[in-house]
Amino acid sequence: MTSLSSTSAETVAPTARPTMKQVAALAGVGIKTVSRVINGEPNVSAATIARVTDAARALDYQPDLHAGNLRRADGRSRTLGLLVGSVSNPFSGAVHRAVEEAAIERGVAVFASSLDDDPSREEQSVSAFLRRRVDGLILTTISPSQGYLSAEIRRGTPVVFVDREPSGVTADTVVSDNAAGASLAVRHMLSHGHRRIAYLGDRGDIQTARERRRGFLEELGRAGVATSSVPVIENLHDEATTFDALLGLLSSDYPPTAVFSAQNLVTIGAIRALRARDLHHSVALVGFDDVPLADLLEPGVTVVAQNPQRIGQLAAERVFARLDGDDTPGARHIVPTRLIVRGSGEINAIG
Amino acid sequence: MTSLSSTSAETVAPTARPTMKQVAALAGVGIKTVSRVINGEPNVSAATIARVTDAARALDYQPDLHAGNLRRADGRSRTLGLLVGSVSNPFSGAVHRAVEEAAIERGVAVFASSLDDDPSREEQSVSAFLRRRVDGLILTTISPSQGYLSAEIRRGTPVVFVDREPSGVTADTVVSDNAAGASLAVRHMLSHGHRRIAYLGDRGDIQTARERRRGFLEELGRAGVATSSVPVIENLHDEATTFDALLGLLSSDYPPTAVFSAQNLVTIGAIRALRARDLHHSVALVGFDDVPLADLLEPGVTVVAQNPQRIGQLAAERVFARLDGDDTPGARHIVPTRLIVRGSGEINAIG
DNA sequence: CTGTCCGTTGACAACGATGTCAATGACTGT
DNA sequence: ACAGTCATTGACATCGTTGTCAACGGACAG
Repeated sequence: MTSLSSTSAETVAPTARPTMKQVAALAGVGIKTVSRVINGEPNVSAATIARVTDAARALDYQPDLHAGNLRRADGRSRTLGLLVGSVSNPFSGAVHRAVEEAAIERGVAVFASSLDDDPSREEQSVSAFLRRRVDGLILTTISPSQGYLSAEIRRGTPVVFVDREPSGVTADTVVSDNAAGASLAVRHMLSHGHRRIAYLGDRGDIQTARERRRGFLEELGRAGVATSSVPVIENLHDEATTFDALLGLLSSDYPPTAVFSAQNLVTIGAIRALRARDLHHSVALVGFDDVPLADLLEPGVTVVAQNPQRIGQLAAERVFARLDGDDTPGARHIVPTRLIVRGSGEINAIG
Repeated sequence: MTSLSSTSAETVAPTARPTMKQVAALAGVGIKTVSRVINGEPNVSAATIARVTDAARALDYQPDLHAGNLRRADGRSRTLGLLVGSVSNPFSGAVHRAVEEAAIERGVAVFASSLDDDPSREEQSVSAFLRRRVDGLILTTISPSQGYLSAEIRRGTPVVFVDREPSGVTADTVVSDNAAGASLAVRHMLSHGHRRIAYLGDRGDIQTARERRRGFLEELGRAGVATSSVPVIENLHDEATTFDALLGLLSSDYPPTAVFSAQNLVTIGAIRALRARDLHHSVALVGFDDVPLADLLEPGVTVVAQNPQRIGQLAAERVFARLDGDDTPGARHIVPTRLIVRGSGEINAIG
C-alpha cells in the first residue's frame, strides 16, 4: 500500500535478496527500527513491531548474520569449526553428533570437515574455518606441530583438540585413555593364557596410535613377556592393508595366538583375515574402539570401547566455557575406555 | 622496523585480530594494495607483493571472507548447507562425505546439520543456513511442505533435495529407486517360495518410506498375493521399537516366513529379534539400505543397497552446476539400488 | 504553565573488505 | 621534447547491519 517502488516485473522475478532497508521502506519506518524489531530490542511500540514483522514476512526477509557481525559488539559468528577423522567414520559421526547437539542449543552452526590424516588438509581446513571467523575450533590433527595456531589461540579463539593431543601449543584436549585401554586389552588376553599377542596398529605418526602401542608393549613388559619377539605391525589404515598383513602373520613360522587391533577399521580387517583362515574361533581378538554390530558376529567381538559421544560433548563444553569467559589454563581431559566382553577376546590359548 | 605503533604490551597479549588496514600500515602501502595482493590481482610490483606478504605473515593475517563478501560482486560465501537424517547415521555420513569431496575441490565449506525427522529442526536449520548466506542447500526433509523455500529458490539459491522428494516446490531431487528396490526385494523372496512376507517400515509421513511400502505391496499384488493379509508394521524408527514389533509378530498365530525391513536401523532390530527367537536361519530377511559388516554376520544379510556416495556426489554436482549458471528446470535424479545376496534372503519357505 | 523524564524513533558513522576511478610516473614512439 | 600508453597505487564510496546519539513528543511533578 505504501510501497509504490515495486514494478510489476519485480513480482515475476524478485531476484534480489531483501535487505533491512527494503523492509524499512515497506513498513514505513527507519532501518534502525527494523533492526530493533528483528533483534527483539526493547522500546518499540506494539504497532510498529506489527508493521515491521508484516513487512519482513511479506518480503521473506532473512537477516544477514555476517553483515550484522561486522558491526556487532561481541563479534560472534555463532559458528564452530569441527575437524574429524572422516565424516563417514562412525567414531567421527558420534563425536560430530554430540558437538552438534551442544551447538544447536546455543544457536551455533557447525562447519564439519574431514582430516583424512592429511597434514595439508589440516591446515587448509583450519584456514578455511578462520577466514569464516568461527567462534571456536574442535580439531583432530595429524600435522607434526600445531604451532601455527598459537597466534590464533593467543587472540582468544577457543581451540579444543579431540582424539589426539596437539604438539607445540597448549590448549584443552579431550582424548580417550589410549594407553590404559590398550593395557586393559592386553591384560585380558594374558589372563586367557596368551603370550604371543600380535599388535596391529595405525600410522606411527599418529599420537593416539603411539599411545596405544605404548600401553600394549608396557603391559606385556610388566607381565614379563619379552617384547622383542612380539609381532608389531604398524601403518595399517584400512581393512585391506590389515587383511593382507594379518594373513601374512598367520602364515609365518610362529603365528600369534591372539591379536590386538588398535583401531576400528583395523579390527574389521583382522576379523576378515581370521575368517579367511577359519581361525576366528581359535585365535583371540580384542579391538580398540567399538565396531557396529560387533555383538551380532560369531564370535562377538570383544573391544575396548571408546566413548565418542562423551568426547564430543566434553569438547563442545570446553569451547563454550571459554566463550563464556573461562580462562583457566588449557587442560587434558581423559575419557575412560571400557572393555566390552563379547567372545572373541575370551578364546583361550592352546596349551 | 617501520612499525613504531606497537607497544611492548602488545607483544604479550595481541588480542585483536589483524585487519587489512593493519597489514597495510605495517607494509607501508594502501589498504587496496593489500587487497590486491591477498586476492592475487594483477598489476602489483614484485617488491610490493613481497612487502605485503611479509607483513601479512608477520601479523598472522587471515582475511575476513564475510566482510569481503559484503562488497564483492558475486556475493558468494563459498559455503554450503547440508541437512541429513543424522550425522551419526552411516547413510548420512556417506552422503556428507561425497558432498564434502566435491565442495573441497571448489574451496567451499560445508555446514552439516541433523534433521532427526523433526519438522521444526528442518525449518530451523534452513533458516540458520540462509542467515549465514550459504550459496546452496542440500536438504533431507520431513515437513509436509517445502513451500517456505519457494521465495528463496526464486531468488536463485540452488536447492537440491536428497533421499526424499519435496512437496510444494520444484527443484532438483536426488533419490534412490525406492519403490523399485522394494519390489526387487519382494521378488527375491517370492522366488524363494515365500508368500507370507512381513513389512517393517519407518514413519508413514516420510515420503521415502511410503515409496518403499508401495513398491513392496505392488509387487506382492502383481504376484497375486492378497495384500490385505500381509503384516505391515510402520512407524518403526529405531532398533528397539523394531525388536519389540517383530517379536510380537513372530508370536502371532500366522507368523511370517520372511521379513522385509525397509530401513537400516529397522534391519538391525529385525536381526536381533530373529536371533532372540533363534529364527535367523529359518525366517528370510531382506533389508533396504546396506548395514555395516552385513557380510560377516551368520547368515550374511541380504540387502537392497543404496548408493549414498553417488547420491551425495550427484547432489553436489547439481548445486554447483546451478551456481555455474545452469538454469534448466529442476529434475528428479534416480540413483539405482542393487540387491546384494548374502544368505539371509535366500532362506527358502518351509513347504 | 514549565521543566524533566522517558519511551520512541531515525540520521549517521562504523565494522572489514572490494569496486571504481583518478593520480602518478615511467616508458614509448615520433 | 612531447603526447600517449600503461603499469602501479591509493582515496573514497559502498556492501548490510548495529552502536551512538540526538530529536521529538507526551506524561508527570512542582
